Amino acid sequence: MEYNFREIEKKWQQKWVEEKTYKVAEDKSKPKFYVLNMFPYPSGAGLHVGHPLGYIASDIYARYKRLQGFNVLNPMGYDAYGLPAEQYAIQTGQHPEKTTFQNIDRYREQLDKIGFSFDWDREVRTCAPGYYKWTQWAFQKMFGSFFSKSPLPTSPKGEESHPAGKARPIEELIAYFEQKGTEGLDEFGVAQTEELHFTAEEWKAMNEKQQSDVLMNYRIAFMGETMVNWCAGLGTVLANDEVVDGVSVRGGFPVEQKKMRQWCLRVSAYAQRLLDGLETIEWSDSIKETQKNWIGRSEGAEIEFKIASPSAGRLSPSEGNDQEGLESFTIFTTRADTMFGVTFMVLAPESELVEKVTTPEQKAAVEEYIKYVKGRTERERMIDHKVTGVFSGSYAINPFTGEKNPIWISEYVLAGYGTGAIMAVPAHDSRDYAFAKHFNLPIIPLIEGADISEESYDAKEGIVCNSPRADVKPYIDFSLNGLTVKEAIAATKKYVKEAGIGRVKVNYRLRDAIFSRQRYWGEPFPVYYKNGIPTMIPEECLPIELPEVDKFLPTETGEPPLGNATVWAWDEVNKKIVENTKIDNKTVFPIELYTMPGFAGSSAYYLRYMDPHNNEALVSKDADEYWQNVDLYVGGSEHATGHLIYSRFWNKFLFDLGVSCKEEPFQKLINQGMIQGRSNFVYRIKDTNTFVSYDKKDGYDVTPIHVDVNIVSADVLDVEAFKAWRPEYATAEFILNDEGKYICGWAVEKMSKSMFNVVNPDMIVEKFGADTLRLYEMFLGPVEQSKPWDTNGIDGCHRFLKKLWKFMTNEDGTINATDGAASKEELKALHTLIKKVTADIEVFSYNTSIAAFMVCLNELTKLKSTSREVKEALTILLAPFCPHLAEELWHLLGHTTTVCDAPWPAFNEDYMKEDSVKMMVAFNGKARFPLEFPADVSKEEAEKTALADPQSAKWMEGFTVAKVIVVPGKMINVVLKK
RNA sequence: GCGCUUGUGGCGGAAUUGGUAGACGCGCCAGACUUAGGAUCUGGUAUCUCCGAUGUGCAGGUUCGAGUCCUGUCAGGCGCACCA
Repeated sequence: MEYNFREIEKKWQQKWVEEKTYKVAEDKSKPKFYVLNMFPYPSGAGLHVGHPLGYIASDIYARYKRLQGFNVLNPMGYDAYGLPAEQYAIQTGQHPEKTTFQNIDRYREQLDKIGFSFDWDREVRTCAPGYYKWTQWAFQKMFGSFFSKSPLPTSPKGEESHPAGKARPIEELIAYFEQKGTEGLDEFGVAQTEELHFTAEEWKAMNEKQQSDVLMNYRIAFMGETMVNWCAGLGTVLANDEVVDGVSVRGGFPVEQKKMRQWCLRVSAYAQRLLDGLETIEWSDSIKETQKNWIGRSEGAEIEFKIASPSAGRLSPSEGNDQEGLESFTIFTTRADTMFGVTFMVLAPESELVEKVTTPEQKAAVEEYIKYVKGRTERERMIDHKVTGVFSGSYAINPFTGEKNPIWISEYVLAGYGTGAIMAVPAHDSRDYAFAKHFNLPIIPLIEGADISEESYDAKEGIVCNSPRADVKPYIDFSLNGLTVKEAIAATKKYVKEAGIGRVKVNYRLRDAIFSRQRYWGEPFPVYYKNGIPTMIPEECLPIELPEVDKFLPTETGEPPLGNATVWAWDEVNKKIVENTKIDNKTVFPIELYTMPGFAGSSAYYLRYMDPHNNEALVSKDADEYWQNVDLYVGGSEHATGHLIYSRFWNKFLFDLGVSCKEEPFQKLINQGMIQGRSNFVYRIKDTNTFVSYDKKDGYDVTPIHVDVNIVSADVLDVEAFKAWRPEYATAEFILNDEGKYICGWAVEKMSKSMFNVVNPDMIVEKFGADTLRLYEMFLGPVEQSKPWDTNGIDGCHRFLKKLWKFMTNEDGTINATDGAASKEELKALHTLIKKVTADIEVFSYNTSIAAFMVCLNELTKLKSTSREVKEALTILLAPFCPHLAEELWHLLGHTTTVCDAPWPAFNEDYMKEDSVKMMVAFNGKARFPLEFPADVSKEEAEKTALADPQSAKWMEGFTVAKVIVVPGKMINVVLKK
């Protein structure tokens, strides 16, 4: 009987559903294993063959772990909020929920055909109120928290402290303000937007609104006025990673900088913990490196520079340090060692210092420059790094040399990093160098032997000189000359700190995340505005459900789409949502119109899978303690600086709250590669409707045209199908090659509808079966590598399964197995496979596992093996890869239980032992011939036999033996010399 | 510019601690069975001047022996990018 994959797969997929084969529950008698895929956004296009790649890889691992006796959690769900559904709603008026649910159904249908071991009882959808209740809840908790390095005096005694700081209830900070204002707050390392100063009395004198504003400076979820990426085309704010080259990733609309009121998350407070955590998790170096870059920690110093009065020349020490009335400003540098090489200062154009330092004479020039900078879009600034700037008219005093350095204003200094002001050392910074050359400012080299005639010497290597310079009378009693750069940095930091002119400082590039969007299809904020003060809706009233609107566009007055909702006001007394008409700003107030961004719902979904139906908590203590965190997370590397940062942050916050027992959510991460499309082309001869085969096209003037890959097989075009494909090709004529075939050209491109290269998994499943698809996707190459989809090789995998079926069964479809003992050869072939597959699955080397299956099957077929023992083991080994076929074989072998719970075969070394062993005999490292020895031959014996062999004599002619190296089981190397 | 990563047949890709480079599959060639083959089976398939030599992007080095280790260099992919 033929291998009837359609029947087999249908039968077992039904059985799995009926018997809930993949349902899991906490089971303390078994070790747990948590496998997770990044959940998909259900787009209208459905799944293509690239999507299941990661799912198959993780499913194999999940099934393998289950066979090894683990209690495996392998859930799936949908990241259901998103822009495409909303865009579609705007165009068609269809509610995004409707299209989203349709897409989900389609995804589910496609997923079910591939035979995954997902526990669908645990499915989550980010747009379900029961789910986003906990997204809202977490936001409220962040609103009610601040972050500090160490506990405040007002924190509960004996509180466990985190070395890099943690979130604490905002009430502790309020209590501190009541006692001391902001005095001494510094030493606890409280994360804040800007440094505020007020006394306890001033705090108490503030009204409610003022206090609310102050607290926003510290809350982890806070409201701030920030420069945002405003995309008018989408009517919303975008995150930095949603903008590329000044246009939106989705839609390609221009994006501009705009100051807006926004909800933000203080992700930056967790920068150090996000960095430290990377050391504890098993992620690829490249992803870790990307995150390190993104967090961008740099150690340096903040140093204070006084602003000189215009008349002052080089100042004496007493003048420099004591002049009254002189203002100062602070710069940030990682090169404290270059203090003696500063020749000018630069402020960011946006810096509030600009106004203070601009002299009346320079006012016009500065204003003009600021105007110019404002006119430049982010995009222009990104693409060309023009050297521009203007002199402010003022000077700053170098606290080391006492020299006056002109203060310039230039767009190459960023307001958002460090202090928005720098000291310029043109000799050792390429940007300062370019600026100095352009404006003809002095350049002082500080490193021995550094050639700075053409470019700056940026490396932090070498011996320091000119610090101070020999021709200048020292201003302070301090020299760096003769030290290495590293020593000089340390020495300068020490001096700066002791002299009280600055401090050691660590800066991070990581910015706070903007957490609000002006869209409809997202989680609403559980916030209302009580006389302008953002106020949380009581926790027991969550979730605040997304209201109905009649239009998904912003309102005519430019408010977000929720402005169209008519039932969207909070009744504080009755604790419920009521009609907008009832707003009186006494007991009924307007609710926030913004919604949350895409990453809100995807930041803690892994916790929800542990306990998806719990209405009392995000996750119960029991479930969290049992499942802990994700052992294996599989998904694309494109989320390196988005989801994978946000969810780590989110989890760390929940850890601080005691909700999650693990600080890192994803212990091991595998990034599956992208499956690219393999497009096919036909070649139309210019101005005709004649198409010429790829191998005949030279000599014609042709235009390549994308052709649907589904009517091409092994690069041969189905000519009839092509004529039927498009009306304009109905009359097409062809110049075929010598074999009478039309050969198409091909190229590797992104898999997309517009290139007609989308290959749908359903079609592959229909033609070859899910087991073949699973096998083939894994056989294509390493999971982590990107590769083009090429259907051409799939026959090989399908053939293997057909051969396997033939090997396992008789003509009538019954199992071909006998109970007698297996032969030595059979057991050897089997145990070679067990060893290989077990080792390979552990390291996700599925392609080599599959190769081993093919070799083993060949071997067993040659041996005409009928041993039941061997066939049972083979079936179990196959189960992670081809679950349907394995179930069928397991059933035919007479089992009534599922193969999923069979024990993974144990490897037995004894079967691998050989009677004899072949070793290569080599001369001077060149292998020449094999010699056979008893398996337990000693080194000495092997050496003696090899040298005595007649063939050796031939190679040793004219040489003497210098030494003999015996690698047991492999090689005997005879080292010769003349 | 900085960081990460990858270079092996016609193609996708194998190769524990350095130990017969090219497993396995595709493709191709030959043969068998067939009315037929996009079915099945068997054998072959790195290159060359083919008893022999050369071969893992290139140039060196360490070693009895290097795809693997070291130094330099070139090319592709990805990420960050005026971050002081």
